[in-house]
Amino acid sequence: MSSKRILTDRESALPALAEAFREHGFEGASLASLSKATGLGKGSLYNFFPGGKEEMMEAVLENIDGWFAKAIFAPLEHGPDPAAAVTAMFDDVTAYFRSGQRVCVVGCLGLNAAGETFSGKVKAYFARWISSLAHCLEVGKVPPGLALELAEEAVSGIQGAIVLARALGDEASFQRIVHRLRSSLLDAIDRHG
Amino acid sequence: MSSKRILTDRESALPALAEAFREHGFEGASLASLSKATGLGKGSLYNFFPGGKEEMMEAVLENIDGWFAKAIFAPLEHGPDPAAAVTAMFDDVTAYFRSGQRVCVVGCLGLNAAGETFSGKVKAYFARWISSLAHCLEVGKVPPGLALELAEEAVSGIQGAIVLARALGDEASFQRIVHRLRSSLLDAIDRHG
DNA sequence: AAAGCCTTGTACCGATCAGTACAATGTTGT
DNA sequence: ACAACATTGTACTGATCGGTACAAGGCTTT
Repeated sequence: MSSKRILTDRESALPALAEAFREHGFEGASLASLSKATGLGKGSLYNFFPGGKEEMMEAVLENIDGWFAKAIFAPLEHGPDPAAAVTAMFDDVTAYFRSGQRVCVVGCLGLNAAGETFSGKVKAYFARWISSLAHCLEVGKVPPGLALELAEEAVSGIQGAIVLARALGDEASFQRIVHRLRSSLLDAIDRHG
Repeated sequence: MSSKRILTDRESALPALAEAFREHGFEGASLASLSKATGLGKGSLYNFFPGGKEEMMEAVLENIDGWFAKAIFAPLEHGPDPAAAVTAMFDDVTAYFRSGQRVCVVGCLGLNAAGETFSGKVKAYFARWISSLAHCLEVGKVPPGLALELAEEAVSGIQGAIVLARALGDEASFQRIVHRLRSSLLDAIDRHG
């Protein structure tokens, strides 16, 4: 049973780690703060993540990617109703980012030099998001070229909404922007479907 | 003349400081790296910026704000031709952010806890950008409510384009997104003017 | 030249950084 | 109960952090 226990405890520390990285960034999150956030001592942290901060962030990224794959990408790629999948995506994303009060760890990693180590995963995350959304739009009869552009615009728009809402401290602006993005995609599906 | 020299040297260090903060973030930029970036020793830096890193960032923010006020906000607020002002804004912004290869210092500050000290200036920067763009659209006969929404969407969209382009390492995606945003604003002016 | 101020490099401060070592304490399997 | 192993807290490392002190040098003004 021991191998299972290890995985469980390691996994259960990820949400707290993610929250700490989210709020302070990769460089800004010290081991002391990570220890306090998780409730685990330094010894425990290095027991579960021998690679240190880098391995912790790697695990957090995989965890986030897993959540998105299940909750966002899969419905977009395999859902029967494109319009419903798009609507669900925006709802889930709004809840996940708490209307922009919660920052996108992946997006932030790409912004400064400290995150260059993870550039591969950052790139893959956004590429998959865009391609699965574009695929969904294509299922909704939107022409491939336009679908890709709209998907790119939507994913980019969500990231921008997070930046703006955080800067202004205003959840309403996030919701207005996301609402417009959703309408734009649904209109395209309506128009071509 | 001495007072003029002080201002000059302090001012001339700002671009290098801005670049360092841009690349490493506020927390990630160490005094050693700031010293190397500016070519000034620690003694000189603290001579020009007695308040340390915080005062340096404050000066960088004021410098950025001054540049935007002159190059972006003023034409939007006082330019005679709204469509031309909007076009110029997107061109200048694309050049300034190097098609997303260069990060927005102000936007990044709002994202993590380290930048909370500057939240007032961050908020003011985005608020003014949105309001001056909205005013420009209103001059172009776009109804006030719609003008504000479109302005919000454009500013947010630019920030998102930076995040996405940096993450993907793809300048083309920045240009595609910004092109769409520009068309959206120009269409609105055409439609109502 | 001499006095005064500006500028700069260097040495130093305590605090904190990421990471390691390891002994003490579980916990599990037999 | 006992042995093997997983987990944890604590103490430590050298490096680097932001910031200070200050003396040496340069420039300007008289």
